[in-house]
This record gives sequence, structure tokens and C-alpha cells, in this order.
Amino acid sequence: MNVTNYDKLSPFEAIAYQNILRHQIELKPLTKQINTIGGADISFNKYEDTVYAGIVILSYPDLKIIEQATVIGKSNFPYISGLLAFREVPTLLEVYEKLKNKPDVMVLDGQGIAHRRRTGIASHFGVLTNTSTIGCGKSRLFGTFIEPANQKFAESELMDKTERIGTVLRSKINCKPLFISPGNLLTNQEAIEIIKNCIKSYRIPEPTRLAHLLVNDIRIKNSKQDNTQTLF
DNA sequence: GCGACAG
DNA sequence: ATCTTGTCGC
Repeated sequence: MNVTNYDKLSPFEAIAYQNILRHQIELKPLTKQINTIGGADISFNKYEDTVYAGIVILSYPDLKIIEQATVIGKSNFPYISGLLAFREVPTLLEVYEKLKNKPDVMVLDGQGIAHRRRTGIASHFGVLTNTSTIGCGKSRLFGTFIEPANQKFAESELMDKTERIGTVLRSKINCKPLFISPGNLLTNQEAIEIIKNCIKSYRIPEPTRLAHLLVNDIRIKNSKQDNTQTLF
């Protein structure tokens, strides 16, 4: 069922695929209560094609860890702005399949529909897994906005001409804002509310923050292991 | 042509 | 994203 052989796609073909995917994105309100939320992220060593992917599942809104899963894989698709999903999604899907509990909502590090073709990594992953997803980027990829006030939870609209594609949310005073956008199967308003509920005392919401710590951790561990084996 | 450009 | 120590500010 995993037919994500993106490594052999050309950027041109990837864009053509996004233009097909965009029609499968559905931004309708959630129908059931959220009990679990997942965060996904990827880490890697510079100049290497090994990717360390991980997903952390938290209870919601308590935000207690209830499951973690990781996969060490390869990705030959280079990082190209606008085509991030083709580099990270394949391995994330492998991690997702290992999960015993599929989360009610997933938070991805990057954009949802706040993308030129509406196909940010969160929308891409959301369509392929048929799950509700939120894109939570640390910087802007696409869209115009006014800088939100320097207050916790100050926000402004992220726009593509006259269409709203997301929200610029200041999660913490004196920190750069977050770029929130719905990925799939939920609304912009729900995405904002959920992310707010996931903010503890850090700039990054718990799901993504913990996933980042997890993948960075296994990356360091694995690299150490390789060095040790080479050393002796 | 120039500047922008998720991770 | 990753490479990296100290350091300025809340």
C-alpha cells in the first residue's frame, strides 16, 4: 500500500503530482472529540541521505506521552523549497504504519495548505493517511501577513491574495511567530485552537517539539553506534 | 532579471 | 535541516 517511490520523481513530476493531490484535500470540521494528538519530525546529518523519522503520540489535552515510534531510512529526494513532502513523507509513512494507536490529529513540521499549490507536507501526509493534520511551520513559505503583536497568542491572517490560507500565531512573547495552517480534515479555526492547547512554555507546540527531540536523539545515538563499530 | 524560498 | 559557545535579554 506504500507506493511512495518519490526518489525517482523529477521536480517537474513532483509538482504535477501536487496538482493532483490538492483536489483530495478536505477541510471540513472534525466530527469526533480529540483524545490523542501526534507530532512528526525528521532529523539527519548534513551531507548524508539517512533520515531519522519519528512520531510521538500524546493524550489530549493532557499532553502526556502514550506512544513513540521511529524509523531510520533513506531519502534521495533533495530538499527543494515547495517540495519538502517528497523528501520527508515516505519515511514518516513507515513510522505511521508502526503506530499501535493512530492519533486523532497529527501535527507536522511545515505548512498545510499555506503552500503555492496548497500541498504543504501536512496536507500531503494528511491525504495519504486520510487523517486530520495541521501544518505548524517555524517560518513562512507562502502567503502575506502583518506581523502579529508581541503578546502571547496574538495572531494575524496568512493570505494568498484574498484567500485565507492560515494563521501567523505568536506562541510566546519575544519569539518569532508560528505559521499555522490546516493540512487535511479540519478547519483553520480548529487548527489554531488545537495548537494553542499544545503550547506549554516553549515556542514550539508539544507534539512537534517532542518529536524533534526524539528524532534528534536517535540520530545522535545511531551516529555514535556507527562510529564505535568503525573504531573497533 | 531580481528576490524569496517549509525542512 | 545541520554546524556550534557564548552571550544578550526577559
